Amino acid sequence: MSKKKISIEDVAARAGVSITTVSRVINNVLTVSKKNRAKVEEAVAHLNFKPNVSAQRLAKGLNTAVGLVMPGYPGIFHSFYAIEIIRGIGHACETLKLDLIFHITNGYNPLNTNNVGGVIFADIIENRKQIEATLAEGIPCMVINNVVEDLKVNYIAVDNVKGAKTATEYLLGLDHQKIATVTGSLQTQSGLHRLQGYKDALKKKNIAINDDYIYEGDYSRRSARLGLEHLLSLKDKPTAIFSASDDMALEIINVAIEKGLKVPEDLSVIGFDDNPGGLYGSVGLTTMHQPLFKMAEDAVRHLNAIVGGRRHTPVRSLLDPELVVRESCSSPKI
Amino acid sequence: MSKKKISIEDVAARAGVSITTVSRVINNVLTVSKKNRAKVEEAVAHLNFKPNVSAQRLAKGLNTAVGLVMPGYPGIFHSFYAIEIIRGIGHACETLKLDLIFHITNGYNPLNTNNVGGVIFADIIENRKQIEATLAEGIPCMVINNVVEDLKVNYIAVDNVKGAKTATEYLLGLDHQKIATVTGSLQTQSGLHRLQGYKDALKKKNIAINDDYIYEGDYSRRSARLGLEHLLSLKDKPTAIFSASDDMALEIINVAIEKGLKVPEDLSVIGFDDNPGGLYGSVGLTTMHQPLFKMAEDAVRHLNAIVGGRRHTPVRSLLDPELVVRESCSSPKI
DNA sequence: ATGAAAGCGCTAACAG
DNA sequence: CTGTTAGCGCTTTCAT
Repeated sequence: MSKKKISIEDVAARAGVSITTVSRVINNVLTVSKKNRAKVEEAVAHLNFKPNVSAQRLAKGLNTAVGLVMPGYPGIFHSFYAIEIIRGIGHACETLKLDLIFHITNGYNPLNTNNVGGVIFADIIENRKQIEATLAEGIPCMVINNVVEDLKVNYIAVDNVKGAKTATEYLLGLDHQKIATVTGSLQTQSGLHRLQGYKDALKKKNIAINDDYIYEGDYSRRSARLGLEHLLSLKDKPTAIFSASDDMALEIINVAIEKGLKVPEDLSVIGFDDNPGGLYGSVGLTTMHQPLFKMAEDAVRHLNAIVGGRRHTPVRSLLDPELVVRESCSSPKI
Repeated sequence: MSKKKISIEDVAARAGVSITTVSRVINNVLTVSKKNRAKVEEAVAHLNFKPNVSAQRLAKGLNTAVGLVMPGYPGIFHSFYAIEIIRGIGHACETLKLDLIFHITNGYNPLNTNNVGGVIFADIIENRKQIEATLAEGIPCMVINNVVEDLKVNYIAVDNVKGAKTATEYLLGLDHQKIATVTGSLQTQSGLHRLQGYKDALKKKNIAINDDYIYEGDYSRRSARLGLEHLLSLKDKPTAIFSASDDMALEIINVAIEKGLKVPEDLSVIGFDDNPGGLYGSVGLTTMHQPLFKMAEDAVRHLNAIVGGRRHTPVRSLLDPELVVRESCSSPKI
C-alpha cells in the first residue's frame, strides 16, 4: 500500500540532524556525539529505515555482492553437491552481509559483473570462457571444486587424490588384498584424481595394479551395475571395491545383494561423497566425507578478503576428505 | 588489473553522441537514428561496456531484482524440492534478466527489501513474521508451495488434495479395495491435504474409511517402516498403499521386500513427489509428479508482472500433479 | 563533532 | 531525432 519510501532525509529531519550525521551512524563512523547517535537510532527504528543499497553502492563505488555461477546442465542440480555449495555460500554471505547473486549459466548471458565485487564459479565445466572473460575485466574470481593450474584464478577444492588414497588404505588396513575400483567419469578431474589415489595407495603397499580390477564407470548407477557384474565375472574376484561415488556404491550394494552376496561379509564396499542417501540403504555406507559446506564458505570468505583488499596472495586451497565408517566394510573372510 | 571502469560517458565520447543517446540505445528506446545506434553499438562492443546496475536502479527508482527466501533448516536442502525451486527460479530470472538475490533465513537478518522489487518465499515455515513485515513495507510477496488464506499474499502451490485423490483413484481403478495410506507429517499442509485427497477418493467410491488403514507418518523413512509393519500386522491386510512421499514409498518397498513380499504382486505402492530417487529402486516407483520447476518459474513471472504494474489481481494459483505410471502398482491378486 | 556541497553513473522530462 | 539538465539516495571531502 503505502509505498512511501523513506530516505536518509526523513531520518535526518526526524532526528534534527544533517543527513551526513545519519550517514555516519549508519556506517559506524565514530565521530558522532552520543546524543545525536541516540536520536538518529531512534529515528531509524521508528521509521523502519533501510538504506537504499543501490545508492550506497553507487556512492561508495564498491560492490557488496558476490556472484555465484552454476553450470546449467540438469544433472548438477540433482546432486547433493549443488545443494551443499549453495547452502554454504548462502550461509557465508548471510554472515558477511553480502548479497548473493545467483546465476545459472546457459552459455549465453553471462553474469553482469558490474554488479558484483567478485564471482564464484561452482564448477569449471561450461564456464571456462566466462572465467577468462571475468578475469580479464579485473574482477576477482574463485573456482570451486577444481584444481585449475592453467588459469591465473583462485581455487579451492577437495583433495580427491588424498581422499581416494585414504579410502583404499582403509580397505588395505582391513587386510583386503584384492581391491577393485569402479571409477567415475574419466572425463572429469574428480574421476581421474580418485583413480589416482586408489593407485597410489596400492603402489605404496607394493601391490601390483591389476587392470581387471579397474572398471571405468561414469558416475551413473548403470555403470556401477555393469562394473560389479564385470568384477564378479572374474575368476579371481575382488573382496572389496572402492567406488568413486556413493551413488554408485549404493547401486553396487544393491546388485551384490540381488546376486545373493552379503555386504560386507562377502564384499566390502566403500564410497565417496558422504551423500545422505548413503544412510538409507539396507547397510550403512562407509564413505569419504567431503567438506563441501566448508569449501563453499571458505570460497566466500577468501573472495571477500581479496575484493576488500585484505588479501593479496592467490588462494590455492585443498581440503581433506574424512573417512566415515559405517557398516559396508569389514575384513575379508579367510 | 586494469580496473578502469568505463562508463556511459566513455561510450558517448567514442561514439560522438550524448550520453542520453547512449542511454537510449541501452534501453531500447526507438527514437535513435540507425546511424547513431550503430555507432553506439560499436562503441559498447569495443569498450565492453556494461551499465552500472546500481546507477540504473537508482535512477529508475525501481528494482530489477527478486529476492528468494529459503528457510534455513537443514532438511529442506537435502530435498529434491529445494533444488527444483532454485532451478526454476534461477531459470526464470535468467530469462527475464532479473537479478536473483538468494537469502537463507536464520530467523535473524531478514532480507534487505530495499534491494528488491519483490520477494519469493520458498515456504511459509519459519517465515511468517518476515512475510508480514515485507507485506507491511508494501513490497509484493509470493509464497510458494503453500495455500495461505489468512494472509493477503500471493501464492502458488501444488494441489495436494487433488494429487492424492488422483493417486488413490488410480489404485481404485486397478480394483484395489483395501487401500491404506502412510501420511506425511500432519503438522504440514501437504501432509494434511494429501490425507484429505485420499479420503475424498474413497468417499467418492463409497468405501468406508478404515482408521486402521491410516498410519500417521511424518515423511521420515523410519515412520514409513513403522507404518508398513503396523499395516502388515493387521488381520485384514491392505493390498495397496498410498504413501505421502516417494521417500517413504521407497522405504515401504524395501521393507516389503525384506519381509518376503513381492511388489507390486503382493502389495501395490504409489508415492508422491516424483523424486528422481524413485527411478533407482529395485522396482520403478509409480508416483505423482509435482510441477515444481514450473511452479517456481510461474512464481517469478507473476511476481514480476505485479512489480512491473502489469498485474493487479492477486495470484492464487494451484497446479495439478500428474500421475506417473511405473512398475510399483498392479491389480490385486484374487 | 557537524554540515554543505560535490559527485557516483544513469534515466527522464523537457527543449529544440 | 538529439542534447541539456535535474535528480535518484547516499557517501565523502572540506570547512567550520
